[in-house]
Amino acid sequence: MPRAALTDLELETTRRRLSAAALAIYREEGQEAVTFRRIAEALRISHTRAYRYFDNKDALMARVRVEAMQRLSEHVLRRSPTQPDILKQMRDTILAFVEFGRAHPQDYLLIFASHQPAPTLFPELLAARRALFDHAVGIAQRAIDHGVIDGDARRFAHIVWSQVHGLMTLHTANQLVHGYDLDALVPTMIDHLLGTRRADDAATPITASRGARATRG
Amino acid sequence: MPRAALTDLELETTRRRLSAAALAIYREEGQEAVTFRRIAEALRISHTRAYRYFDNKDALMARVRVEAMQRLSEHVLRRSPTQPDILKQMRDTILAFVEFGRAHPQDYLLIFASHQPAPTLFPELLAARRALFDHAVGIAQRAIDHGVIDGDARRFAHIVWSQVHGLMTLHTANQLVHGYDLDALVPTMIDHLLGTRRADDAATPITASRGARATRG
DNA sequence: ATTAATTATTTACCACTGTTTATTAAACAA
DNA sequence: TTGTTTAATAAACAGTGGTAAATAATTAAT
Repeated sequence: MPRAALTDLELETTRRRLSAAALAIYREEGQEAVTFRRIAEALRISHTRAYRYFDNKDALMARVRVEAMQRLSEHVLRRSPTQPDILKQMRDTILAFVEFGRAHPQDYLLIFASHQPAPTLFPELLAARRALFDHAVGIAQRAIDHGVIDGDARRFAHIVWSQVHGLMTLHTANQLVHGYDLDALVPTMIDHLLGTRRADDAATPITASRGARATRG
Repeated sequence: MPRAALTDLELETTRRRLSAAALAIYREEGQEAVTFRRIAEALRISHTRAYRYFDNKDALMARVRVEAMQRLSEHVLRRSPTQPDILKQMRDTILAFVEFGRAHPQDYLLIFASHQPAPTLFPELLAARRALFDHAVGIAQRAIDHGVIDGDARRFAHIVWSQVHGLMTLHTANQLVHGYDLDALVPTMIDHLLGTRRADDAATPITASRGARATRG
């Protein structure tokens, strides 16, 4: 008798189409241009239809954000494979993160923009974040085991993460306005984080690590 | 013949009243609650009157942001006076910045939120930023002169700035969700930035500075 | 095929926003 | 008072997120 309700697959398919349209508009015209009416126009549907698939606009944008975070996580994990040279893997990981932010600044902002709700509210978002962060912690632990760095892996990952994120946040928001830009700072930052030095940085050295070699215990 | 036009002082006075009301609402109820009608209600004026004093809402919020940035700058400068112990001054400076963000997270977000326009568009904002940043560069230069750190002062200031800002951004946006919070990370961060070690951190050492002592030239 | 039930979708609204235009009020000089 | 100029307000517009009523579509039993 009754009309068949939407299957989970149908729900998911339409949600994906909605989020994809929202992402496209967001990338091209920014946050304010993303409206239900604009999305509906692109998909040739009525704007109220979206409410059958998302509780509200925030829920839709949360989905777009989750998908962006998943892309970031996959991108970094793919580009930082385990290898004999642990220092190189650390560098690769940081560079992969930086490259994502450079290539997709809008996506980066969407993921981390401060006006977004806390990630703890979205299990999927948290999962994607945790996958990436745990990967970083694993690398740090290996580096510790190899004696490349000292300290607590999780704590070290936090420091690296906040440092890199700080730089990318400033870059994507066009806030690096005091003489150095992303390209000028990334190598310096990596060297400072990992305690390495490169020959071509000698002109403007930047290590504040004076006798910082930790003596454990 | 004509009615007297508003003097610069009158313009400025009303602008200040408008921005103060906007700030109060923003602090108490967040970004979305700040509307011209809400502000007008608080000041018992018509909401269109604001357009006599600001081009549009963005201009008003830009003003609120500038004033917040000025408070941040003044706060840090006041709390990091020059003193014999250059390392202590560096630490005081970082701690002052952190304290501002901790005490006024909304103000911090308003200043640095990524969806805000680039600071280069607002001379007053840029000036307040530059005052703070130049202060940091000056401290770094003194530290270099004293042999406490090596490298280029401006570059070093950028590294410290992005590291501290990264941590504060994560904190204010409730994104520190992987096991450590602000209190747990600030001392570690400072030690890592300045290349110092404190006894009570020995339990979880965190220096990745392996032979990082720079040999200049 | 028809019908009745049930769901999906759309249409018509609502309150609210930033902003513009028309109107009114206020201040001053002749 | 009158005329002129400006400040301030009121009215209105397009557009927003969101809701409720109305319509269309789909199914199973008759």
